[in-house]
Amino acid sequence: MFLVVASHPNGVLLSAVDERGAPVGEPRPVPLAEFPVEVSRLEFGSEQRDRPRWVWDDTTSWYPRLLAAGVRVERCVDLRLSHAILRNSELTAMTDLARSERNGWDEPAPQERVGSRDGFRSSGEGLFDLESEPGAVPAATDPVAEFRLQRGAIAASADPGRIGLLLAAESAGALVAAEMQFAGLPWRADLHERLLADMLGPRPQPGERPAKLAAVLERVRIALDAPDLNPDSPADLIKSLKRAGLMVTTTRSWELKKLSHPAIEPLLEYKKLSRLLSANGWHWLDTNVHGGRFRPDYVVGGVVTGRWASKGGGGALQLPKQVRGAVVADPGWKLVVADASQLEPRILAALSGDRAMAEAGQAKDMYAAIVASGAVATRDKAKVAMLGAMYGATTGESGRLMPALTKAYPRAIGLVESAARAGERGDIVTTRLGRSSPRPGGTWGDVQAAAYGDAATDADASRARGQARSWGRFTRNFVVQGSAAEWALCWMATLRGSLRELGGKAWLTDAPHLVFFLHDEIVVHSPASMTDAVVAAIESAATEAGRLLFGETPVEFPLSIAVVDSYADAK
DNA sequence: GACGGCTCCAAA
DNA sequence: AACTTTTGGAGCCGTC
Repeated sequence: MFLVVASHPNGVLLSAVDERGAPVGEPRPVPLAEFPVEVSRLEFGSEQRDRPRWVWDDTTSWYPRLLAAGVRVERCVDLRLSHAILRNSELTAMTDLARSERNGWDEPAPQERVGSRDGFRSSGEGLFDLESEPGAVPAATDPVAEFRLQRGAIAASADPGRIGLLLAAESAGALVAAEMQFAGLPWRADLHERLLADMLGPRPQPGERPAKLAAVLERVRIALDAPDLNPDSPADLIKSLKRAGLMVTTTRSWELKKLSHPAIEPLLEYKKLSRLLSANGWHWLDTNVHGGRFRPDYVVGGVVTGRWASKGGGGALQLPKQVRGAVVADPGWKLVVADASQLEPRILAALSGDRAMAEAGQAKDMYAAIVASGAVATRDKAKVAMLGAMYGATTGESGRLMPALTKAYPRAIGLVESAARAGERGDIVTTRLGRSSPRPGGTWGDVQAAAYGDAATDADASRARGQARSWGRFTRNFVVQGSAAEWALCWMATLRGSLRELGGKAWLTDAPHLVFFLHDEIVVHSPASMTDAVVAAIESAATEAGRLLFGETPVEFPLSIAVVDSYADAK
């Protein structure tokens, strides 16, 4: 049974529908204040198979409030995320949904307001009133009608099983994202402060440089004889370096490292400290860590490939190793940190069905197995060659290794090569479960057409070629990165279910729960007494993810798992 | 003063 | 040793 949730003048309208979206009985209004209680009643009063699947426009609009009221749901359908996939997927290209005019469902989700960082809506009575701001959001479209359209598209698709799994995983991901934001990543502000003090000196007055940063800058200025140097201005820095006899055209750290001059060592130190200050300094700490928790805004499906993005919160995409020491489990709790080893090459092996590569993909260390098979000479070469295959490198060592890799793994390399060719033609490519790449936009077609026109110059042709190859590198990577993102979603969605069972009747944050996710890595915050069970759940979820995506495949998806107090101690 | 482009660095 | 993918964010700097 599906229960469609919609805003209603007097609260919420609940419409029961069947798996095709056909109404079952009359829609039922529920006063806003009673909505969480009603959800709770239906979730907990039912056997698992009778629990409703909640259908709503955006998980971000409904679920944080439910969590704040102490209510979790087991399953949902996020209509907007699903719509985006169905709109673009090659598997549903011929359906009514994909052929319909663009509408409100193609618009981005309404922005969260003040306070979203804490998983709460800003105002008390305006709980679900996002659409009430005139002009802020396109006219609300009937979620029941949209659900019916989506179910029709799935049923009519070339592979309902794959696309259905993808939509289920995407929606489960939306629940996980809301729950992780609600729970937050344990963050010890005191340890973070200590780390900053050690590296930068005491917290400075606003507008002042921290003492250690100022000191190291002074050494740079003396070494370059440039008392007024602004080290944050690349132009100014290059000018001063040139005056000191260093012929540089860029101020990138790895370029500067090659130089030998008394100014270089303090300059690199300045860059490192300056980065720490601006990215994860006191200001970041003050704005992003509250009550011992860091709560990034995860944006499910925020990346074209299906990876998650993050917004505000300083960006969760990079928690530099430097500050991970501040991520510490609560007393009596542990962090269980797990990451999928060499995920993308394994995905490629399973995706392509290349027997030789799949055999290498059975090993704990896939790169070592590639060496053992005789394809390349060293582990470093194996790694660089695989990365080159997935990213489309043409030059350097990586480019030189491609022929050997192609010889050893013709089907696997054939898969990424054909994805690249598709992109160069302007065609779309599709992941394992059915997420398709966008078509090249903007002036792409014009530039390509210009190269074939009568008036085409060499410059036109070379510009078109470069642009086509660039898009080909994107589509090449899309199939692997996107399929890996699907594996990770299935892994996490499965794990979420196992952790719910482990927790029994305990509330989300009183039992093992997910607190962080980044592409191929997860962190679970768990009572110390339960970590063995958590580790087992994480491992079996990884096996299940492989099975869901690929069925029977020889490829293994091994994890490296650490049970630690501090994130800094993982790997 | 706002805004966009650019450079640099961080993550996978 | 460099070099290819997807991102977010800070700061600088020129333009409007």
